[in-house]
Amino acid sequence: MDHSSPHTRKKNAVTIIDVARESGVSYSTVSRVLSGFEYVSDDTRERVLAVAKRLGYVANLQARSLAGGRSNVVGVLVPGLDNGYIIEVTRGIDEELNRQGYSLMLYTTHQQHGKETQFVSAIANGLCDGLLLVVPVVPDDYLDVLQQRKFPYVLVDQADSTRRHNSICSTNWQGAYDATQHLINLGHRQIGIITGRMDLSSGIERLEGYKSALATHDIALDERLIYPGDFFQPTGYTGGHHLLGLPTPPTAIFAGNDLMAFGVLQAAGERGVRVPDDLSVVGFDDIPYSVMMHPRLTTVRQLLDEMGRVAVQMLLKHIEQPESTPHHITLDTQLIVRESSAPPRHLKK
Amino acid sequence: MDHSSPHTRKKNAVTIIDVARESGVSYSTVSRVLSGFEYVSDDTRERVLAVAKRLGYVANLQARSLAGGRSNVVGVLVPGLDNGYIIEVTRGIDEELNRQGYSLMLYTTHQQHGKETQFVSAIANGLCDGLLLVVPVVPDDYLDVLQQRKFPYVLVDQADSTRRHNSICSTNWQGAYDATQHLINLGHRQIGIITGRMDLSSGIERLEGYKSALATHDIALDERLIYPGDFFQPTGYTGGHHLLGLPTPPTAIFAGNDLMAFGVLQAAGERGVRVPDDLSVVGFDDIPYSVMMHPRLTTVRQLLDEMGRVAVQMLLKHIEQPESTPHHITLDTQLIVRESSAPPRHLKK
DNA sequence: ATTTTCTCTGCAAGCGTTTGCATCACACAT
DNA sequence: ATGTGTGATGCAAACGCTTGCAGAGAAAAT
Repeated sequence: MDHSSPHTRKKNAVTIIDVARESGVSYSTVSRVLSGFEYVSDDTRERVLAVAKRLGYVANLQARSLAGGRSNVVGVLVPGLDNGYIIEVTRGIDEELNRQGYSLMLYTTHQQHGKETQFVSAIANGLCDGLLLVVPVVPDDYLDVLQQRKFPYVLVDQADSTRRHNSICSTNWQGAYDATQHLINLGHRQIGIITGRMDLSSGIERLEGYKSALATHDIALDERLIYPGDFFQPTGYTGGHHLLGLPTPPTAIFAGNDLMAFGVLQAAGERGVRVPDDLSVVGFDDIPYSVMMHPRLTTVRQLLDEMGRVAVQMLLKHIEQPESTPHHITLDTQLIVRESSAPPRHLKK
Repeated sequence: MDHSSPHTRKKNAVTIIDVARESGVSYSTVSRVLSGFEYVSDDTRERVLAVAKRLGYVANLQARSLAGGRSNVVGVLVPGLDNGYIIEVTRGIDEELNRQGYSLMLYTTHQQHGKETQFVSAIANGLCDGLLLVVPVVPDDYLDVLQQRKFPYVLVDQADSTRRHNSICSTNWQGAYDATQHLINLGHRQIGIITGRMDLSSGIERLEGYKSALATHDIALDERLIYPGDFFQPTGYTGGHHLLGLPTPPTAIFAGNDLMAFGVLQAAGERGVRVPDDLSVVGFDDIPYSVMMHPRLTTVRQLLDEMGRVAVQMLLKHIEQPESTPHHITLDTQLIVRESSAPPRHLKK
């Protein structure tokens, strides 16, 4: 009838006090050995560390961060786990965090804007030492709160024109330019594009890169060849069908990202349009599945995991020195030519 | 010269005491309103809640769980983020956790067995209220620790023959049986298999299902058609090449999971073996990319995200009632027939 | 009218850390 | 010998919360 006490799970835990008792010093000394590493004599340090190890002591995170120390937890805010691109970045983040002895708290916004609660919690909670914002768009007032609280954070894959924040992103403009130029060099003149979300800097910049490449090569911009997308596969699919269904369909399509390129591939397949014979397709991101497609996808490689890793490094640096001025890093993209792009039909014979 | 005090970030935080002062009750009453919901008069509760809302109060997790309450954090232990299957499960977990007002702490083992530290931390830390183990193999002694500490946990996608643990998995045997039978019914007799990791119950069961289906239909087992895999794409690729390079190659290949099936598709493509004309391929999992492949992959659908969701529900139930006896849930699989499987060549004409 | 029971509230003791301050011993310069 | 600085240590006060215990009324039972 009678159940266990509410504190059941508290048992067994080795605390700093146990270590102190066992090694014959005060618990504050133990604390200093474990975190501060200052003003402790060498033999005391060694003795304490030995005991801690022997007892299997593991610091209690809540206590530590409650008392004002580090929790060694970093919060990662992502829109959702339904996107290869996000996964890749997160993978890089995770790896680096691991390497540096940090834990990862995952907050997903699920595209619901009301989910900012999570965000607030993340900082108000005080659980995290810092925040990695991989979400497409962050309301300015939230960033203001972060700044004002001097809470360390890094914007990942967001062009921060104001240079007010720590941020990292890729050369989206250049990548799109390269991709488009690649198609032009192959001989294509009718080049369609399925854009990314136009409320995101990456979406905008990629479209601009596309336009610039056309302009540089004196190809008139045809608005009908621009299909507005959202970075998700289904849009690539419908967009592909739409473009291929035009009176004079494009001979090449540049998709704003790989996922949408996959959709184009699928639409082409259904219409009996052969890639790359009848249609060239180029993507953006180079997520792992790009190379598994048939034909393997020509795309613009972003070092997504690298982006995650570097973001972590920036963040940790910022955690060390909260007063340091914001940095911005841009990662180069690279055109990866595979089998989904080729010269247009009329040039082949 | 002089830097900010170490406690800089502590400012601004609204504590339970502020709420208490503002609403004219003691802080313990506030605490009871916020977490206990017991023995508080209706109007006190309302008043406190109103004030809390107005002040934008958010409970401090560390303090709460330090003091013995719930942290509303669940730890999720995964091998890594490089696997569509894991992603899907995690996605389900994440969604359900979100819905239930929990946060997700992600621990990746990165296949390094030394990474059990993470594991120990997760519980010793006391940060998490419970643990979801999505990792392929968990040493028994760890599970013993969990049991002994009465720490809530659920094994995800692990056949727990002992029924000692809370666990959830799919009908791996049946799924493999169905897949193989599907190929047999199409007329295939030479059916190759690329197995999963044989130290995992899912790998073993799928192989058994394959064998049983063959036996039921009086097809002799040919050991040469069994290629040992590991659930990753490259192995599917090499396995595909290997099987297709045999003197009498199989007319169909059942891959232990979709990722390996993708590898087979790629190998077939390189060899000029056409799918499904010359070779039928069936996968397992039905990760989102399966439908993006060309040809679209016939596979055994596991409700991976559902598995994650249900796992969360089991865990939360167990957190509520730590003394409850372990449950086990099995989720049905479903054969999804798409274009990568067809009757063998010789039957077609 | 008195006792018992019950609902509600407050007090205070922790939870396991970090860290400012005080203390102490020792060496060094005076 | 006395003073001064310095490295090493300990004490105790937070950090923000939960919860056992006790007390205060009010309602119910005697």
